[in-house]
Amino acid sequence: MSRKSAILAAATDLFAEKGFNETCTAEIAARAGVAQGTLFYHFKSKEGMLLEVFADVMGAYLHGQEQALQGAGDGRAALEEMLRFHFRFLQDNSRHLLVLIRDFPCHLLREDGPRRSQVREQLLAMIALLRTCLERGAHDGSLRVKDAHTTALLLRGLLSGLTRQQLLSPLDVPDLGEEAVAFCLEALRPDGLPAPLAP
Amino acid sequence: MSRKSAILAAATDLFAEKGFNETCTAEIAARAGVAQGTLFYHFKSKEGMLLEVFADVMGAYLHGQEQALQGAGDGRAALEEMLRFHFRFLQDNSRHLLVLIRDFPCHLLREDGPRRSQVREQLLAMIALLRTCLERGAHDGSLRVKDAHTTALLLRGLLSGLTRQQLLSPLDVPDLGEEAVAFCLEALRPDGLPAPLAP
Amino acid sequence: MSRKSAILAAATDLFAEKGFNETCTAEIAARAGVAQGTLFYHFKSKEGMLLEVFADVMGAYLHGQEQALQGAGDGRAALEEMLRFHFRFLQDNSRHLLVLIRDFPCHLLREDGPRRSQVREQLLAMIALLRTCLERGAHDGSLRVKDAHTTALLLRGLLSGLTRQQLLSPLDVPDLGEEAVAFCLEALRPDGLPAPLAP
Amino acid sequence: MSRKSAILAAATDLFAEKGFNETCTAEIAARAGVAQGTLFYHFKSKEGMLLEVFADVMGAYLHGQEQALQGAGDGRAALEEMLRFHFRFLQDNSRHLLVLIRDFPCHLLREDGPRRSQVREQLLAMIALLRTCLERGAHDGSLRVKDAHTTALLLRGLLSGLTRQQLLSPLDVPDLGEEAVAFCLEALRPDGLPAPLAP
DNA sequence: GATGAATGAGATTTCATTCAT
DNA sequence: TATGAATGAAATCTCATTCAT
Repeated sequence: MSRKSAILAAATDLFAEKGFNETCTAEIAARAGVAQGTLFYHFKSKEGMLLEVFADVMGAYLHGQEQALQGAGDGRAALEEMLRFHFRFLQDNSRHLLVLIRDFPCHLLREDGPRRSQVREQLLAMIALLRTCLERGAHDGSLRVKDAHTTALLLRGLLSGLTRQQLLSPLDVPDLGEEAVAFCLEALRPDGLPAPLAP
Repeated sequence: MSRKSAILAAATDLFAEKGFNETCTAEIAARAGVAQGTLFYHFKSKEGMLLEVFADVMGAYLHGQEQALQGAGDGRAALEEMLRFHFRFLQDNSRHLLVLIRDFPCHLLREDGPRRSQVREQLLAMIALLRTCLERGAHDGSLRVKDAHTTALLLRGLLSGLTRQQLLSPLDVPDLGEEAVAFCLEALRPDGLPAPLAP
Repeated sequence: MSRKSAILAAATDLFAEKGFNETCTAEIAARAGVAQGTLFYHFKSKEGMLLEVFADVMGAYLHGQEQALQGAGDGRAALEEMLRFHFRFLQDNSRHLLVLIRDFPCHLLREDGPRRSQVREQLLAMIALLRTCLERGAHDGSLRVKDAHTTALLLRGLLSGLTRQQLLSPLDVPDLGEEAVAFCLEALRPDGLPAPLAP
Repeated sequence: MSRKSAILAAATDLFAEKGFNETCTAEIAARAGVAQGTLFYHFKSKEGMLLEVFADVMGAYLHGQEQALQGAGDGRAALEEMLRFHFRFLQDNSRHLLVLIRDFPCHLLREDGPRRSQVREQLLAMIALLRTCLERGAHDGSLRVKDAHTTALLLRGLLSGLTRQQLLSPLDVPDLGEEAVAFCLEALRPDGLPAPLAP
C-alpha cells in the first residue's frame, strides 16, 4: 500500500472514530506510519484529507446505489433495493459511513473549490438516484409519489437521520433497517396495492 | 437579564451559528458583554455551557411536545400534532434547534456526570413521548404500529435527519414539513382507514 | 516594566540584532520573560509586534527631528541640525535605528490596516519635515533648492543608505556623519555663499 | 539554456520579486522547470543560490562601471558617467538590481567561505572604482575631494539608499537619477569651477 | 461576584534538504 | 545527471482555563 493510501486509510479510521476536529494530524501520521510532513506532501491541508476521504467513501456508496437501482425491476423493487443497500452498507462499512454522516462538511461546501464541487455533485447524484427510482415507480404505478424530488429529499433525510442515530446516538439503538424499509414502502404504497404480509 | 443568562444566550446563538468547535470562549464573552473569566465563574467549562444550552433548548422542545400530545384526540391526531409541532418549532426556533442537531454532544454523553444524565434522560423522554403516542394509536386503532419503541426510534431518526438536512445542507432544501407529516401518517395508516384526500 | 513593554523591548532588540525573519516568537518570549501565549495576548501577530516597534522608534526619531527643525535659525542651519541629529541618533540608538532600516516593512505597507497607515504617515512626516526645512532655506536664501520635495526624497535616500551601510555592511565603515553633513550642505550651497572653512 | 542557468534565472526573478526569505525552493524549481532535487544537485543550498545570483548581477554591474570609468575624460566626467550608469542600470535591470539591494546578504558575509569572499571582493571593487574616479578628479582638479575613500563610501551609501528607496519604498518615488547626479557633482565641485547652467 | 491578564499545551503547516533510484 | 517522495525540525498562532485582585 502506498504511503498516500496509508494516510487516507488512517484518516478515514480516525475521522470516523473521533471526528474531524478531535483528530490531529500528528495522530494520522502516526497511525499511517509516516512523518508529519508527508501528510502535507500528499494533501494540501487537513481539510483536503477530509474532502478526499469523503469523496472516496461517497464514491463507493454511490456506486453501490447505482447498481442497486439498475438491477431491480419496477420502481418499488428498485426503491427497496436501494434502501436495503443503504442498511447493508451501514452494517458492512459502518466505519466509512460514519465519516460521511459525522463530519459532513457542511460549512466546507458553502465555499468553492474543485474538491468541494465534487462532493456537492455526489450529494446531488444521490438525490438524483432516489428521484429516478421514485419516478420509475410513479410511472409504472408501483409507487405513489406526488413530487419525486421532494420525496427523494425526504428519503435522504430519513436515511441519514437513522444512520446518524444508529452510529452516534448515546442510546443503544437496534438496527432499524427492516423497519425503515417497510415504513417507507408502506408510506409510498399505491391505494390499490395490498400491504405485504408480515414476515 | 442576569449575566448568566446573557452568557447562555450568547452561547446558544454562537453554537447554532458556527458550531461548538468553531466558537471560542472569547467570542461568547464578547457577545454576552462579560469578561472571559466570568464564563468560568458560572460554568465549569465550555462543554458545561453546551450541556446547559442543550438542556434548555431540549426542555422547551419537550414541553411543547408534551402539550401537543396532551391536547390531541386519538393516537393518530396526537402523532400529527407532535409532528406538526416539530416543524413549527423548526420554523420558529431554527436557531435553537440548530444547537440540538448540529453539535448533538454524542461523545459528551458517553461519559457520565450529572448534566450528562440529564440530557440522556431528555432524549429518552422524547422517545417515550413518541412511544406513548404510538401506543395510544395502536390501542385505539387509529395507527398501525407493530412495535411502538422501534417505530418511535424510527420517527425520531426521521425527524432529526430532516431537520439536519433542512438546516445544514449545502443544498437548498425546501420545507418538507407537510410532506413528512403526510409520509409518516400514511406509513402508519391502518388498512381499513382510507387515505385522506389531498388538500 | 509591564509585560507588554518587556515584550516590545525584547522584540526591538532581537529584530535589530537578527532581523525580523530570523527572530522567532519563542525567542522573544524567552527574552521578555513571559510565556509564548502572552505575546499573542498583547499583539495580534508577530508582524503586529514589528509594526508597533517600528512606530515607536520612528516616533522617537521624528520627535527629535521636529525639535531639531524648530530650534534652528535659517534653513541651512535647520538642515544641518537635522542631519546632525540623524547621525547622533544613529550613534546613540543604533540598535533602534537598525530596526527601522533593517526590516523596513516595505511589503507590509502595500496593504492596508490601521498600524500600516500609521507607519506610512510617519514616513511621509519625515519627508515633510525635510521639505519644510528645504523650503525655509530656499526662501531665506540659505539653501539652493530647485524642487524641495525631490530634494527631500534625495536626502532621505542618502541618509537611509548611509545608515544601512554603517550598520549592516560586512565592511568596516567609519562614521561618515561629518562627511555627509558637509557633503549635503555643499551640494545645496547657494552660489554667493562661500564654502565654510575646513575645521 | 542549461538547467543550471534556468535555475539561476528563476531564482533571480523570484528573489527580486519576493525577497529571499519569502521565496521557497519549490517555487524556484517550478519556475525553472526542474525537480526540487535538481536544485541541490547544482547548488549546495538555497543560500548558495543567492550567493551565485548575487555574484552574477554584481559582476555585470561592475563590468559596466569599469567601462564607464575607462571611457571618460577627467575625474568629474568619469564620476558623472559612473553615476549615470548606475541609474541607467537601475532603469534597465531593476529586477536584477533589486536582488542586490533587497537581500544584500549582510549576515551571509559575516562568516567565511569561497563565495562569500567573492562577494566581499566585489563590494570592495565597487568602492575602489569610485575611489579611483575620485582620486583622478582630485588630481586633475575637476573634483574637490578631501578623502577619496570616505567620499567613495559616502557615494556608495547614497546610491544604494536611493536605489532602495526607488525600488522598495511603499511611497511612489519618482526617478531621482538626474537630481542625484547633479547633487553629487555640485557637492564635489571645486571652488573655481562655475556651476553648470540649469538644463 | 467579576475581572482580564497570563498561561502553556497543542495544533496545523512550511520548507530546506536528503537519498534511493 | 536528475528526480521527487519523504522527512522532521521549527514556526506561528489558538484557546480553554486559571488565579490574583
